[in-house]
Amino acid sequence: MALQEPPCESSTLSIMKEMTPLEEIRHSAAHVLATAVLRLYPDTQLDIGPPTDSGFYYDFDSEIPFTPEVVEAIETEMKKVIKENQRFEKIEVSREEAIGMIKEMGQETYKLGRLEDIPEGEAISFYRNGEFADLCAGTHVSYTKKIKAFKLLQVAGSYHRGDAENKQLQRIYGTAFATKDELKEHLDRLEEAKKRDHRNVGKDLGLFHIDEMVGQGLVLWKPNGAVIRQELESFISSELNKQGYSQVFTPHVGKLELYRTSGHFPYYQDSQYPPIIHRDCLSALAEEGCTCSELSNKLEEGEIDGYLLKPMNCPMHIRIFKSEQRSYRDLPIRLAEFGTVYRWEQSGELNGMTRVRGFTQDDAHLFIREEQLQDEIQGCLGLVKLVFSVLGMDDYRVRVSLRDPESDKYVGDAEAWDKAEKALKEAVQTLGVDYEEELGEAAFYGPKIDFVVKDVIGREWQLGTVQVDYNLPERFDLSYVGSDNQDHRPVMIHRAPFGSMERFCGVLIEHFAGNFPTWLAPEQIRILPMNDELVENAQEVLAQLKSKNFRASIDKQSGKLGAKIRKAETDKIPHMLILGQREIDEGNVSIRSRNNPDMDGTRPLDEFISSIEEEISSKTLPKERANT
RNA sequence: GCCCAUGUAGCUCAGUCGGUAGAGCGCGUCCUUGGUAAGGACGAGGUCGGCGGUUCAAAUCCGCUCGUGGGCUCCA
Repeated sequence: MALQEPPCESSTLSIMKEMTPLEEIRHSAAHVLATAVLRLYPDTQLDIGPPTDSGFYYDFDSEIPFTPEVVEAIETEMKKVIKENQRFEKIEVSREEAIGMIKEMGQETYKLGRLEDIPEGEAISFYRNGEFADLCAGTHVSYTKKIKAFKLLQVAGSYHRGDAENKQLQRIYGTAFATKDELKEHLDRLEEAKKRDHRNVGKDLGLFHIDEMVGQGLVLWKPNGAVIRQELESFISSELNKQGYSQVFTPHVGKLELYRTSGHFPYYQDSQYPPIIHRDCLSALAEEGCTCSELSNKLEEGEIDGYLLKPMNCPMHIRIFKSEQRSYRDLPIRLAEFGTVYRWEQSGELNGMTRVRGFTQDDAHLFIREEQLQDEIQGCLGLVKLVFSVLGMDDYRVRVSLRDPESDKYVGDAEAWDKAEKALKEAVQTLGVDYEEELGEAAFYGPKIDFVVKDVIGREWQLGTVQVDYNLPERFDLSYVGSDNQDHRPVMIHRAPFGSMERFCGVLIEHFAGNFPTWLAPEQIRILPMNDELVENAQEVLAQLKSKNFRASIDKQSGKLGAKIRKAETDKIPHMLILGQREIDEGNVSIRSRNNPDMDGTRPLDEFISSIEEEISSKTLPKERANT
């Protein structure tokens, strides 16, 4: 279910895009929803109810919990309202009249605030249908009967004005379409999408497991998933070698002092695993009767030290840079690491492999001279683009994440920010893709370019990222010796083409629905002997495949060929080799290929081997997506 | 963290009004030896997420707790 942000923040916004016919249906359905809720529960306070990308919702403040039974009753009432064929009627009013109407309806709690959002001088209107009227800029269908196909989908909590400090309301989500067929198609599509959900596919194909006893959001990569990850890592590593990166390794923990210097502690304390403090220190504090908050203070002040599970790799790479004197001739220095980091994400935010508490970034930090900035950003962007094109992921969005000028969460001076933002904007323009600038999406230390993709249910996830940072070099007092024999401050680029291996693989599983290209497939070839006597011949074939480093196996089950084929299909094996007496007599193998149906047929093993070698080395994408 | 939903065999799920559990797939053994998506028989597997309560009796009702799903908030 693509429960997205609405195209407009509020139904009361007066500056409103013209609604499409479908949006009108959905917006009207939201009003009918409110009509029905007020009929059943007249004490309910209404907030807002806009259309969204895939439906509509309305936020209610009600003492009654909207359980499934209640929602069903509401849906039934909505059908009645639609059947009554009420006319939608626009009423333009003055501000005073609007206040009067809101009070008359007893909807002061939220609607008066929403009214205040409408700037002075803008038109104020209500839309009336039957006994119900709602502050609303429109637009709507003419009669409720025009809402021919709708369905309430779920109830969710939501904060008034999206602020967790405010009261939590009950949001009812629904969707509506012009026809019943379209609605059914939409619901079928949602059902279909579940099948390629990485959590299901990951289980079916034995890719990963998240174990309750290990901990929330901590991914166990199973053998098959590990193969995919390893292939991706070696793919990116070989690209990094070409581009002059150096591989480093750093530990999973580091002293708190390191993160005090970087600014991550205590600023991000809430999203870190708690610090590790030496037991002697802890027992001494316990004897002193130190309270929890005192301990927390001492940690913040640096009166006691401890270790932190690494929440990010940058400070460690920075210390590597700083461990030697650097000359301008050495720059850029590009330090790369598959660095595992740990973050205490809120439990409600965890999600399969896409939002976890321990993850491995394909991280690198570039230490550069300012004049190298443009070239280096371009290089990083090129790498991200390469990753997407090799994997056939063309459905992504590029976001230039800038600081919110109103907010104070950012560090560093405005001048540096301007330079960094300018460099990124310049670079993205040469990328040759559409992009959007978004205020307030920047990291606290610098702006970034993010590559964002959607999962099967329409949620967006940030994958690749390129970030420019003038701030951490400052905090760690980094320098290099310039040609003028003076010290200069380097600029840093943080970048991760995959983002994290966990999230990337999660999204990739859904992208391919488990039908991986042969170079990534955990098992590339399966040999299916016709009967038990031929297993020995199959072993010979297997030995040849293994000698070529293919990942292959033999299906030794004594079942019918059809069953073995079915198993290989559901296991999503790219290539099957069927081995019967006929093939052995002729010195051939019979090929049945999921990834390349052109290869189907009978031919000598050598021929098969060379075409697979070619397929793997060129990272060919599956030609046809199988339906199972 | 918050709201709603949910947790039964390795997996997907059924289990009525409270009377201590079922199916399919998978797994094991045996039979079957086959030609491009499921051959057959038998069998093993569950103190129904955990703890507590109500009751003669709890998978079922209540409370707490842990996990999961969808939203919201958050995401260096």
